[in-house]
Amino acid sequence: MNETMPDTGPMTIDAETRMQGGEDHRAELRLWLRLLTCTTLIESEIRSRLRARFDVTLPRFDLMAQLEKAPEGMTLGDLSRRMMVSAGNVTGLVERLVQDGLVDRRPAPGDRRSALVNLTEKGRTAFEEMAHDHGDWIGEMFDGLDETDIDTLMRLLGKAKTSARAAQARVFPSSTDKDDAHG
Amino acid sequence: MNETMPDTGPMTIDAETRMQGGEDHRAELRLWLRLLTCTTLIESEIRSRLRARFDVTLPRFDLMAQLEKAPEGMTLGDLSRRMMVSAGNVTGLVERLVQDGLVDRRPAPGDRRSALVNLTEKGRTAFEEMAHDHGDWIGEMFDGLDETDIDTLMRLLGKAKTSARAAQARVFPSSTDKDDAHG
DNA sequence: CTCAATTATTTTAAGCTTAAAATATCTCTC
DNA sequence: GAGAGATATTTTAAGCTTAAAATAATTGAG
Repeated sequence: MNETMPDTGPMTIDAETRMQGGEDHRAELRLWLRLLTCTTLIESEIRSRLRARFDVTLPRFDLMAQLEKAPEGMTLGDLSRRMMVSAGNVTGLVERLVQDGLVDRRPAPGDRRSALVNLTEKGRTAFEEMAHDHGDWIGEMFDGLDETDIDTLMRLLGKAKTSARAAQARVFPSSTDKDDAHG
Repeated sequence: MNETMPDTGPMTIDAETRMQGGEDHRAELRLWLRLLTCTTLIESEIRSRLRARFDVTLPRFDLMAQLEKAPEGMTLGDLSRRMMVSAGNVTGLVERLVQDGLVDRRPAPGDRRSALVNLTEKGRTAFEEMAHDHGDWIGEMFDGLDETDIDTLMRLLGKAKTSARAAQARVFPSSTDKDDAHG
């Protein structure tokens, strides 16, 4: 055997992974489309039911869901990060929810740039009612999966999440350690 | 002691884990949130890269991707069903793509209500370049998954899709989506 | 302390998205 | 071959969403 050039199988990966000339990602693309289909399907159905039954939009429901888990309230920045939407988006959503009386906004103690957002009593009551049905609906959507399916999906989607975050971090290296902006 | 009810694990009776009247869909809710996180994460990253490298929006890319698979062209209705977005949405997207010269619109032969949309030569060339990078990016996002992971995810997401469609069909009759097995 | 950089939020402009109503055409039945 | 209902698309109004620029307050280095 010639050992000067050991075949290592799939080419060794270095930090700056470069996509090979002929690599095809057919399987990954199909997976991505299916993931998207599943999400869109469920999201549309939930959106439509929330509107029909409670006359509320999905983004407003999502925002209230975040607040319900934070009895101390959340800043707009917290909401933006948690919901994975832009800060400007949150500004508008909170504005409209304040109008509806479902949420309130008050200055954050100790930081005059910041505001704390909370569910009002009306908001909490409304949310609890919606959340109950919402939970049932999600249960219904996944009715065809058994416990093992769910566990497996949780595990593999966790893996996918980690993988996607790594890809994201590769393009946005957590700077702050470089003086690329030459002052 | 009592062997009529085998212990299946942590079945402690705190007020929250008791199922009285209503079922508990905590596992399904967690799965839904994780599915949503995965999708949002990847979608945001793809959206951002498409904008940065090609100055194109994700919905426009998606529409062009549908057209590329249909050399005979597609009607607006076809596009709406395949992309799982409203008809009015497609009207606007096509309008803007026509403006950009990436797509053309012509009357459908034999049905004066309908229009056929096609990629222009410019559109096809532009799309092929974008699709190449897009494929690499998706490959990168799922880099942490091996072949088995992908197969398993495909299978279980297929099951989830079927389940969600069943739930949807209980209220609405519908069909069509974008990850159906096809050519 | 002082000023530059950072952080929190808002504003702006453009585009996306939906639901519902409106328009136009087609198809089918009698 | 009329008219009823279905289908394809557009329009409208409202709201969602983002990126980028602007505003305001905080932090930290010197």
